[in-house]
Amino acid sequence: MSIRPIKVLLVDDHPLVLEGINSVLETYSHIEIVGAASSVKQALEIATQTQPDVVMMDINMSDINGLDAIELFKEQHPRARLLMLSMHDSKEYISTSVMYGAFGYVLKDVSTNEIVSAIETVASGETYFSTGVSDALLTQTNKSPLTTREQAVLVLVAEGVSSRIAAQILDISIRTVETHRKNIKKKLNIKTTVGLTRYAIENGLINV
Amino acid sequence: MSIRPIKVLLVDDHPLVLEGINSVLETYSHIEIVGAASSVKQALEIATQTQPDVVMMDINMSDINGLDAIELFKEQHPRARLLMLSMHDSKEYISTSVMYGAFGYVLKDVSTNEIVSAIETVASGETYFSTGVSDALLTQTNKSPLTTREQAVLVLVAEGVSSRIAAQILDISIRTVETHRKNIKKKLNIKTTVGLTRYAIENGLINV
DNA sequence: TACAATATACCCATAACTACGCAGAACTAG
DNA sequence: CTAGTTCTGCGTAGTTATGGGTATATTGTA
Repeated sequence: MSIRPIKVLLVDDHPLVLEGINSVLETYSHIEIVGAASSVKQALEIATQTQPDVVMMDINMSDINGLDAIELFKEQHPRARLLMLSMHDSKEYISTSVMYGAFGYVLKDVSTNEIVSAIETVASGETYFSTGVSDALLTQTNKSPLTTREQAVLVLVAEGVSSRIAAQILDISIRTVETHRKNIKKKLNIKTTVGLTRYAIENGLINV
Repeated sequence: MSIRPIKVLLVDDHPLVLEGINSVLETYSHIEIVGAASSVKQALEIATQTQPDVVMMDINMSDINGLDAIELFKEQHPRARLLMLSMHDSKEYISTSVMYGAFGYVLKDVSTNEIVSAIETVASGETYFSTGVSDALLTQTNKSPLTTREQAVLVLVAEGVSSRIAAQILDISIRTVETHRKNIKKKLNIKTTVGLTRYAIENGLINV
């Protein structure tokens, strides 16, 4: 714990969640909330002014998607540690977000105290993952994740695009799209298109 | 505004949201939070003990789905006014939930002050819908909602069950299931099965 | 360079879904 | 009881998806 308080920037488009985090954190003197943003763009601006140590951000922001948001922060504010907040236990998304440079991943249904631990840990330079998340990561590591192309196909499928149209969009043969679909299902052990859709939603690959 | 404070029971499985609402409401002396539950079952128990005037509940609870939860409350606590909280602007769900007996519908991204107005309005016996919701209702009123049977089919479809299996489950002909699917799509103006799945998830008909 | 992984593409048979339309039975409200 | 809605069921034809393989560029990297 350093002499000066940990400067935290909150980013979430749900005022009630912001209010909740605020309310939890304001009782701690070693944590200072330097700002609250309801969009990624706004968050980037506030970060420029306030130079936060930790940015606590919802992965489901409406203006910019989670992974892109991480990238933007890494570019523009490399010193800020990113702590991602999520509604879901987004298995695959977690490892991806770590690769993108997130320092931690917390589920929104964690106990309020855990938020404090997460912020302290991330501020100290270590990584933090809430309980459910660690399990997800562990069970995930030995399973091969989807390739970039497969993810692209999955997103289209989950958006309701038929294989034929997806092929047009990606400018590949419909056969290829079908092969990808086949491989994705095999990897994820999912049998139906509906299952793919739900998987994509759960893992934040598309916005509901 | 009555002499005694409005007794409010909060139901949400996200501690941060509970904390947020709590934090907003605790500054108002005419509103008293008599309990906070993280599941519908727990909420029903607390309601028995505390007899709340208003129950403010997330439509996406993990133990019991939104519509069933409304029904349970209407049965067991008919005097409590239900104010539903939702992440999404769930078009049809809104009118359905009203039919089921909800007194109001508020989006989670509303300003914190609006929560107070909503509670006051609902407590007085009137209905309350936040801005985005009213629009959705207006554009919806002339469209017929899904029938009970259609909803049943939709749920099965969205769970990834094939028409053939759904027919077995409902003990009807596969033709009938197909007809229902056809009519559902027509009513909702949705073209693909994936669209139906997403619709069901958005509207809390199934749990992700 | 050579191996592994990835992305690409095709074939075939079967299963499932889609889109039209039509219509009787059962239930509900006035 | 009548009218309207809902639930039920069928036909036909066409489209799409599934689950088996197989196979060839390309790419990354050890």
